[in-house]
Amino acid sequence: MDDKRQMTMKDIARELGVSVATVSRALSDSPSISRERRQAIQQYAREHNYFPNVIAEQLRHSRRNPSRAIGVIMPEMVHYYFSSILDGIETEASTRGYHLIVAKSNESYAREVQICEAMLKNKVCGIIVSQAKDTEQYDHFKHLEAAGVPLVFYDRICPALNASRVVVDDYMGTMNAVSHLIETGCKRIAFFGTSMNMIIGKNRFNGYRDALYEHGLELDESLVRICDNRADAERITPPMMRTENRPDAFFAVNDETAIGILSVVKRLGFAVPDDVSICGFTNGFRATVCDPMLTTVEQRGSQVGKEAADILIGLVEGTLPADHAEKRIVKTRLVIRGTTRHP
Amino acid sequence: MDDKRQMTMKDIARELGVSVATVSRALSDSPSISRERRQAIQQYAREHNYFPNVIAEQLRHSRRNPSRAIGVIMPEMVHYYFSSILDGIETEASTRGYHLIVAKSNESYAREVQICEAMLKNKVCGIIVSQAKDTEQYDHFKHLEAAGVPLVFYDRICPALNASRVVVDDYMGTMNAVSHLIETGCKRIAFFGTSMNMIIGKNRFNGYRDALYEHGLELDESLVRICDNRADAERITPPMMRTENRPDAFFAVNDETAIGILSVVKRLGFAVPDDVSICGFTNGFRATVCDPMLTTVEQRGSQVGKEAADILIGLVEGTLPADHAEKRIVKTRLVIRGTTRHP
DNA sequence: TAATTATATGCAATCGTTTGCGTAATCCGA
DNA sequence: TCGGATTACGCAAACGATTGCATATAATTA
Repeated sequence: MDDKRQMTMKDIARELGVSVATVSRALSDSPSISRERRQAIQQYAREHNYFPNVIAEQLRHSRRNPSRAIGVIMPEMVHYYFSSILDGIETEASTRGYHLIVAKSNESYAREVQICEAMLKNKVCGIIVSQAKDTEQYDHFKHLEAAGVPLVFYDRICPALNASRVVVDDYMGTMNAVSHLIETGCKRIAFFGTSMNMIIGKNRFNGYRDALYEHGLELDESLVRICDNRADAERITPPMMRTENRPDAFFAVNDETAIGILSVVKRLGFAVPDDVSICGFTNGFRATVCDPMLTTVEQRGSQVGKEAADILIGLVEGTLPADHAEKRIVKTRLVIRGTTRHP
Repeated sequence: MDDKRQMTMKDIARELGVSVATVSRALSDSPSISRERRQAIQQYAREHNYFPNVIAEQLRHSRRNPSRAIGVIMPEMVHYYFSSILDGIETEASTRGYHLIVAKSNESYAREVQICEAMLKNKVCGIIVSQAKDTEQYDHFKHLEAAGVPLVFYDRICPALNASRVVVDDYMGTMNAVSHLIETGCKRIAFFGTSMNMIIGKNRFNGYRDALYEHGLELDESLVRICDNRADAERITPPMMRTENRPDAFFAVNDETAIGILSVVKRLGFAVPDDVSICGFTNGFRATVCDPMLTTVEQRGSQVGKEAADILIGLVEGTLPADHAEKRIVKTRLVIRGTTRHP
């Protein structure tokens, strides 16, 4: 059993009767140290399994080299899309020799600010972040940029900052999905989206609108609702289904909402997809659990994560110019299952 | 816009014409510095938003003080139970002033070893870990312990190490669930579990067996199967349902498997729960998505995470004796929904 | 007024590495 | 045998903070 204290270069130096500088050079294979000494030192180090103290290394290099820690801020953790993204970030970061410091904001602005400070103190080399819902001031992000810490946004983008970002192709994703509904015979397609002042909400709505236009259908405002969770969906849907001119399809902004619609529509006695078609957005766990299984737009969270990490590392390593905001769009994919008719 | 280089005590000292030592003492509110100087220095620091370099602080204190970084190793990330646990760890750690370095092993032994080394190098103060499936050697864990890095296991426990751990009460959870099935009229209850050489598998099986005994039912070996995923469940279930003496209930080791059973049983034309009752284990997202909703044992991942973090921090801070292995069991809770009859 | 004590500050070592520079020792050719 | 190049190493100053100890000044006491 080793002693608790880690072995240092000083120990090696003392033991082998050389200076610390020599040990340092020998371990980094400097040719200015004679072959025999170098090997002796390396062997000794190996046998006593010495390894360098990163803290000291970092301190020495703090002027030039950034650390290899990437900060990741998520609004919540128990969430299919976010954990996919984290997975993607981890994959990309670890293969490129970086590690992750992960924190969740709980959708709280105050906590988000705290986290940013803590990460700055802990010398992360950059931060990948999705904003908390109630964040409306951006000084904490600006401070980070001023301190030279690159920022990459995903999912929820900071509108006030021209920062690097990666988002999914909400517009095309929705357009394809709605086109699919139309092409399988649906005429009155309801749209359950988020508030239009979120970029994501607007893009999806535009995709919906344009798909209708392209197919020569009119947009009926009464079919467009703000609704992005199951409870609301279960409340809003029944009255719509009881109207004279009921929808024959629903496009929902996420799988959860789609599931809500599905469950309530079935309860009302409609057949899915024969009476009503339903399409979601995410393609998470839920999509294959409901009955029938959900047709949905795959959001490819892990790809989003990978791209975000790739951008950040590029920024850190200088492959990407620090002043340029890299913006990437991850393509979505329509996964057709049982809640829509087949073409 | 600030310069990129962070301000240091030296800068403050130069600017105010005092020594670095004085700045250090003033900022830590030492009474040995005169009130005026102290305030002047503090004000200057505040105005130029100086903050200490943790790297340097850590180096200075490395002998006595551990870092405040907790390493977390997960076999995978996109998984309800694991992300709940991560959520719990984050919550507990962040409120107690620690941050998380998260890595995933991808169920690979080699990667797990790498991660342990990297975390040791990065001076985490301790590690919370669930073993990869193919880990059968434990030297990397032993090295960590030898180096004085406390370890806390969750979910998948290292059998060869007498380390601290937190697990859910698989035995009672299963026992209660099976009792519920019996008390709602089921007589022939199938058990879909994992391999018996995993502790978790054995405990759940024992709970099943003892629930049967306590209610005077016999254990029928033909109803006990090894099956812990949806695909297998969909393959194994139909033949069972076609036998003369078909089961009238299923207990599955996780929700995913239960969903597989549910979907196939419905397809075969049985009514759930009237013909067949089904109970799962996890209570993840899936449980409320299927139709009918799944009766299941809630695993309380976030509680597991909190307990794990609590133990680790106790170990690090010395509240818990370093040589003692703290073992905690998180109670489960039966959530009765639509796949079983009501009592 | 001289001696004593408090008060406020600086010096310098330390944490573990890295690295520019200086310098013995060795080697080479003439 | 001597001057110059080469080789192989050590010294010491960083990196940014902390802290035991010494000390200069000021305040107190006899």
